[in-house]
Amino acid sequence: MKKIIDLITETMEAAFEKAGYESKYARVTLSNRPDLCEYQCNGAMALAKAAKKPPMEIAEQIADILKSSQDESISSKGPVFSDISAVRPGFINLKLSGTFLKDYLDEMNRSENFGLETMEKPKRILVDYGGPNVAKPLHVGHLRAAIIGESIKRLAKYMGNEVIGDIHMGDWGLQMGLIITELKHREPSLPYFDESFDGEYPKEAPFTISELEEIYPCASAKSKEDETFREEALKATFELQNGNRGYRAIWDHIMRISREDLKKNYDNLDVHFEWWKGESDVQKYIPDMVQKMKDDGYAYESEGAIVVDVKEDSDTKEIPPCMILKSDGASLYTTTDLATLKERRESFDPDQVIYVVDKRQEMHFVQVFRCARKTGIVDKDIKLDFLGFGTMNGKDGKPFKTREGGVMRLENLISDINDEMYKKIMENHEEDPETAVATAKTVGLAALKYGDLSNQATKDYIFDIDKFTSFEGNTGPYILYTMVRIKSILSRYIADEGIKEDEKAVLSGYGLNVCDNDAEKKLMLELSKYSAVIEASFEELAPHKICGYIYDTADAFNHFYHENKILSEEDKEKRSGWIALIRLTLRILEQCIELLGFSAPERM
RNA sequence: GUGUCCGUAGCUCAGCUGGAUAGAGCAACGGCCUUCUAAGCCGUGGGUCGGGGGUUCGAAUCCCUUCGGGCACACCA
Repeated sequence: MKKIIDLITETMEAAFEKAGYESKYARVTLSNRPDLCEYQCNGAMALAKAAKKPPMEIAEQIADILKSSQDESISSKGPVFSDISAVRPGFINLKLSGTFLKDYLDEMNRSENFGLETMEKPKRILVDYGGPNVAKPLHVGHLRAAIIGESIKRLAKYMGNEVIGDIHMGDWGLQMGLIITELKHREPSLPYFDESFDGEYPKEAPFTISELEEIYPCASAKSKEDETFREEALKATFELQNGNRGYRAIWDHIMRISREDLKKNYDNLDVHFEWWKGESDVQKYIPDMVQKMKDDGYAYESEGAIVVDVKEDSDTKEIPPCMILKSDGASLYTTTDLATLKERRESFDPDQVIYVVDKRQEMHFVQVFRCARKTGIVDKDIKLDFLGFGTMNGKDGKPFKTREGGVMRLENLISDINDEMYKKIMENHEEDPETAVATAKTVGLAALKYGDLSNQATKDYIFDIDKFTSFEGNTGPYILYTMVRIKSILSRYIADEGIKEDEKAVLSGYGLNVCDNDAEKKLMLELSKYSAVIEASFEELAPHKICGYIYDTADAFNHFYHENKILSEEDKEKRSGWIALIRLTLRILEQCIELLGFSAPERM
């Protein structure tokens, strides 16, 4: 199903061609003066010079053609516009006819995905949006990647692509050596440290997740002060990577426990990964990969390290070479990311990889992408996207911290929000505590995600718990409240009408009304933009556009709701048309928030 | 220093492939609940779109310049 703006543009193009002008001038846009019109075309002004005619003359000419061609087509499909006017200095202002809009929305209502045209050629897309380190708790820094990445992934899938989300854990390297070393100091008698031990290691880990989370920072701090400790940790890392049996067993414990904990935390955010891979999975690719880079003449030695040049002529600044191996011969994160690309190409062969990562890492990814293309790790036609997101700041504009100034753990943040939500629900009206807890969780997640996603991903933003959990204004709770209202009307209607059979089938048989008031039309116009919004937010990797759209839609609905008494409407036909309208509104809002990664409760 | 992003109402943000009077929300003030959830709706006040120059019939939007801020600049990830 075509986008409504395209249908309008086609009509306009036909008019321009009929008048003998190039159709490229016929671009139609949403009106920026809703008081005057709904859509507008500014082409007459752009064309004036080339056509050597006053813009107003052109606009009038086009308007006349549009009007007369509408009259001709009235018998078949009905007019597209209810109002076409040329306005000084050369705007062509358009209003859509009620029947055109009704027909369009009826078709949306019947169509799968509301008539959204999914990808003609579905792509294989991999979204990399996790990046947690094992043995370290998730903190607020992981929040944006999770929220934005999950939304991008859902959007990409919804557009018809084959999509995989990869958590890409930081599960290799010095941090592991640090933990092992610290553990060895604390409990040297464990069998893992007994080189002569050749039996089976215990199934139970010698630590819990919270102990693990305490061990790591402790070890990390030690390594900064104590050189011998650091040496020891480096050695342990090396041994782990080279197959020390006991260390490997500890690593397995760490991984199992961490993964379990991570999964629990991500589940709470309704964030789910198809792949739970990590840096450790790609280590085996590194030696051959580096060798090949050397053999192919891309990698060379510089200041003791192995590097690949990634400068390009068009650069406006110096791009340092991409380091593949450190001067001590060890790999580093660039190496791992390159190897990961190699692994992904072999196992999934993606057409596009989207990295949802802190924007401070942009330079690193520029280097990785260039190096991967140059050395043939990925094909030229694969699309590598870096979606860098900004920092989540506190009210003071500085990176978000706890009151004590420490790093805020994700689970604490979530429970703070849920508590706040619960409090507000109980303040508002009586509710049994159990239901209120469940509702608070649903609404809290919406508050958190909407608060994040309604900001442009690439910008820093202020995380304000009071603002996000507020029920007023452009917030998640406001959106949900609107949806709950619609649900409430629909269920009352079903009860009042005594609809017993498959209510969904009955309601979806209703057609919309030809709008007869401004509030109704405004809502219909909003709904009709659906496909364009979804498409744009996918193409631009911009979920905040969906937020803007659902806010406008919720606003239009609430306005409509106050202007029209739906259930007490006496005209049965009109009433069912309105039911169809609000049901479509609800379904669209539901789909949108699903794409954003949250859902609505039944009541709130 | 080089590069990059940003600077829009008191606050938080949209708008940026150029268009007509720059929009929301919060905060402030004033209205609307015997009728579908008032967590709502309606209204009022509030702006040199950081400054300056340029391109254009037309600039918050494009270009240059300047001021202010964030961030990044090979052996941490």
